[in-house]
Amino acid sequence: MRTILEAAERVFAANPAATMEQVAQAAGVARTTVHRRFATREALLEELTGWAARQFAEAVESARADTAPPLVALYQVTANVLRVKTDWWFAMNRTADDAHPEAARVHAEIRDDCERLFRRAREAGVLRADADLDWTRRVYYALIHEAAAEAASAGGDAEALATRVVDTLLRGFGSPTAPVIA
Amino acid sequence: MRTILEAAERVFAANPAATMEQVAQAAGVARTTVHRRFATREALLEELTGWAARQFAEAVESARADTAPPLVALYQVTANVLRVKTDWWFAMNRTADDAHPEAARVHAEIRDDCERLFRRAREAGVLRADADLDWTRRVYYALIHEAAAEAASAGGDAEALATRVVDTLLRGFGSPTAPVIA
DNA sequence: ATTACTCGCGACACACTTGTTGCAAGTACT
DNA sequence: AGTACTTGCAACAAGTGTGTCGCGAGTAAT
Repeated sequence: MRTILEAAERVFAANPAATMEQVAQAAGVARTTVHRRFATREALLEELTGWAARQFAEAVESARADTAPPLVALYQVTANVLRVKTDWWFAMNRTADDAHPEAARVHAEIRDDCERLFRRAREAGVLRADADLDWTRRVYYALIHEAAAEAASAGGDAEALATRVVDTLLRGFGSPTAPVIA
Repeated sequence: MRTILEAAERVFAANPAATMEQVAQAAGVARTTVHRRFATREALLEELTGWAARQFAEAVESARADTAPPLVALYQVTANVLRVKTDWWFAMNRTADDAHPEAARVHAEIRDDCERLFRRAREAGVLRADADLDWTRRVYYALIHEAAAEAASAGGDAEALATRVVDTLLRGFGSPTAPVIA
């Protein structure tokens, strides 16, 4: 059952339109066995997103984002999430297309955590005072997404990638000597 | 025919697994009429990606990325691409899953253009000397992706979004007063 | 050995999508 | 009016994925 979920993750990551047959084959079981655990394909998908959401929540929670200094928390959260996201790439990218109340709730809570963290970071002077926190969060998500993609293909440990993500988020790529906006 | 492509774009953007029936309905024609223009579903997808690739190439080309000053070129390219990408969201995100040689070639050329532009920017001091150009490019793509998503949902003109993308790419969100990496 | 449980396998019905064809109606052009 | 072209419509065949069922084999516990 855990085996099936992991197989489903692998298969769907490679091809979101994969069939139950392919999932079963990847799990090393018969298709009917998959149906024994998950009545419908939809149920399998739901269980997958629920599982990933729980892993996601745990990754964020264990980073103590609310108590640690903002910069430390940011780094910890990033590293933890990257570790989970490289293994549950497909399931964790299923946020928009949900009729899954639990996963939606979890994602919303994490979103709030993220916003709180950014607010603290701004007050601590880590983020600029004029930073648009919503745009900041979306860029942060996108950076994690990109870093996880690299980890999934080229490898690389979560710590190093997290460092790069945080560094990019805070400094960007521009030279500090050359002012920018026209 | 143009009508069908535009309808397909809209429908597939909402649901990549949409059927020919749904596309036809969105285009206001019968399903058989769609098949008259595009023999198979695959042919429709190919035409869509080819069309988007051409729009993409034109958007980049018209920005004169090779001759204008790096910062100006970066801004121009960003704005132009954003304009196209808000209208051809689905088709332009079909880069990986290609057996489409023309589109793959176009995307590869644009990738080279982007790399050249970044190289010039680095030599001009716009980008830091130690910037990893590949990671820079991927972040840049991700920022455009995110900005286009916002434009598609919340609106907002391409110029303002381009400014924000370039600003984020170069400066990030961190305060210049607080040094960052532990 | 008997019982209970799980799994693989083959089979089936069902629904859906795709792609094709023939025919009738409509429109534009001469 | 006549011709050429396009479209909608209905119907069809074929393939594919889904979900269900029953049977037989294998395994573990009593």
